[in-house]
Amino acid sequence: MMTKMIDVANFAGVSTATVSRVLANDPKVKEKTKQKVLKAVDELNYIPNSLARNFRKRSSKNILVVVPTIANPLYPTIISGIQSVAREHNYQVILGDISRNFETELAYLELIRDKAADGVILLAAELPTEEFIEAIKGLPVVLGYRNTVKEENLHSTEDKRGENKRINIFPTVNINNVKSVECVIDHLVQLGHKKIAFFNGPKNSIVSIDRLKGYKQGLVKNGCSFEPELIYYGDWTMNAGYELALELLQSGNDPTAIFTVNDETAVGAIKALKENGLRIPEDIAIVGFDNIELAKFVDPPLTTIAQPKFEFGVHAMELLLKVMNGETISQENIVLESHLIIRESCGSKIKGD
Amino acid sequence: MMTKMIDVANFAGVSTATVSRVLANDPKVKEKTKQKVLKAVDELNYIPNSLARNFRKRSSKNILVVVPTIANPLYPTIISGIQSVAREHNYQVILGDISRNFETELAYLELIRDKAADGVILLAAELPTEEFIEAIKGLPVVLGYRNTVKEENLHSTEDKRGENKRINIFPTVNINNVKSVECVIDHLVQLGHKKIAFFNGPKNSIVSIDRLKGYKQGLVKNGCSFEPELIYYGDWTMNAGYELALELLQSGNDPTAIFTVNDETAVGAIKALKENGLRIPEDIAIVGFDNIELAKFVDPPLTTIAQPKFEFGVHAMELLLKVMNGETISQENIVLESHLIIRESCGSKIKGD
DNA sequence: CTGTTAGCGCTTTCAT
DNA sequence: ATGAAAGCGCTAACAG
Repeated sequence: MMTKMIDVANFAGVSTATVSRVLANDPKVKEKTKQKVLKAVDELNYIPNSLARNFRKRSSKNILVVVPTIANPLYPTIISGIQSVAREHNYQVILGDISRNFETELAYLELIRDKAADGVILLAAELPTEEFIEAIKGLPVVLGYRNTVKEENLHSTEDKRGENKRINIFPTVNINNVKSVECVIDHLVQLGHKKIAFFNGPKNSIVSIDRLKGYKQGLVKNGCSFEPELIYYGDWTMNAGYELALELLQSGNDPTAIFTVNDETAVGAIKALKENGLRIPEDIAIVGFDNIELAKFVDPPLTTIAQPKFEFGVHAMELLLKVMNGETISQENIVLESHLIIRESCGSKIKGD
Repeated sequence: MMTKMIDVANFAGVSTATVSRVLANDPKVKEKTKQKVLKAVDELNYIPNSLARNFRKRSSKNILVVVPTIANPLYPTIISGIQSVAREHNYQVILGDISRNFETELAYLELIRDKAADGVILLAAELPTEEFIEAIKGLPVVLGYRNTVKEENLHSTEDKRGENKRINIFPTVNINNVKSVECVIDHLVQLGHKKIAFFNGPKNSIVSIDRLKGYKQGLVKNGCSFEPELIYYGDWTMNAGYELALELLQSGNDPTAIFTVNDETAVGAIKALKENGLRIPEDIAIVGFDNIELAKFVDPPLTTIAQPKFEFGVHAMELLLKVMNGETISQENIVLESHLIIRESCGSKIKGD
């Protein structure tokens, strides 16, 4: 019933080997033979069985993308970027949404071990444990948002040679979180703010750690004092932003500005602030991170850092292609540039004007 | 290097058939043999090659989910639902994001023809063409958001027997769009609104068509006049909502309320309305559809229809499982209930109070 | 209850 | 430039 390669071969009067070559675009086949085969393929409506092909070639043509949660609009855009290059190379994207249960992340690696996926892009950005590093060692993997961290942070029990070893012995793509946040602080200080709260993500996320570093450095650089009680930890959600703002309001700390680790946290915070009678930006300024589509539509429109989401995906997939191709044995680390988008959530004029 | 079944068999002193049976949990194997095999599997660190298995079983264990755009937060939630049951049955979900280019939808069906996917859930909700129907006929497919449409709408050239044929000879899952919108209109009329604009989706979307029907019926039922110039067509995005609201403002039509086809359209409209000095709900009421997470966080919090997104995915996948299992030859149509969530975007009191 | 064996449909040496 | 043929690793008759 299902026509197979041998049928095509018979119809065209050639061998299956030749049909296979034509389909693989082998330049060694004579043009005339090629036409005969193509005609037969067309005539018989032949569609190669990818199950057989994949089995033979030991490749699933699937790549796995693990995200913390697809509910964060950052990831769909990145995935689009990944898809766009994946499709060009005939890969399908399998989605691994771990709903922020990072323990389940490693379970997805099974897909590689059993050949159900040829490579993985891990976008989940928790602090890598030794177990994690051990697990991905040697696998065709690209890490997103996990940048270099010194070994001492890993609490390793054995530091054989005392050298300053770094964990990203894996290919990674990232944005310059530290610098981006410094830009935010620069901007805020320029507007007259000196007391800036930070609604961060979870403590154990590398992104949180890096953005905190940027926050600190930005403050110091601008001669502001760094006050740990101005740092709040959430979980990236609107809800967290809302709760954290409430907490801030209770605290008696009276920052004139808040920097939030992502736009969703900002949206939640804005709601709480407004509900408590604060005007934005007049009473308090706020700036987000990511520049999701919504940022433009909230009231007031959100000043934020735009990171190149689609490109992030493109780069990640291109890197993975290299890795799967064996091209990149050692690490390769891509760092993408972000930039500040100034809207209305911190006022366009110098504070106090 | 990679240990394979024969190695396990040798190690355990049995045949590959037995190993295969143990792995398939065949109850016919003696407990003792089973233990021996399991021990060998463990000892040798054996992981079955799913490529070989899939080839042999003629199944990819992939299911494809085609969405209009993953950027609409509705779909991630549905996909989560799909995943949750897919995973239980050892299926992986392949994501097909067509970025609203509905012409590309059919291209994804290739994945079934070449066995790269065992089944498809099509969530893209354009008006089905005859070509579309022809293309999916006989395939293991479940349609989401495409409900019954009479044949005359299809502009078929031949209506052999004049019978009232319906197109959903395919299994579908849907929500009751018509009734849901009627509820919205009821609510609005109860609040005193008589002139209600409708920011719809694209004309050729079934969802748009159904919601328009609900809008009309709701108006008629409540003794309001249906005015076609109060209907605006967009493309589901915040941007569309924004533009449409601007258009409405220019038009001189002065509705006291707007119903938008989805929450994102509502968010865009709210921005435009506010920018033009209108207060919501005092000057104009607005209600959305979907109840995405954001709905609660916009200012004012959005009254909207909550549809069971996760369950939608669960039902779709369960249906697909049946279809792939050959259980459902004829159609099966699941209709899920939605309900109105009252927040603040149309005021809690009777208009004029 | 277990083993033998014949493929699944394709790709890829190895010959020619 | 093409063909013959040997599998890839597993499952499923079938036989015992």
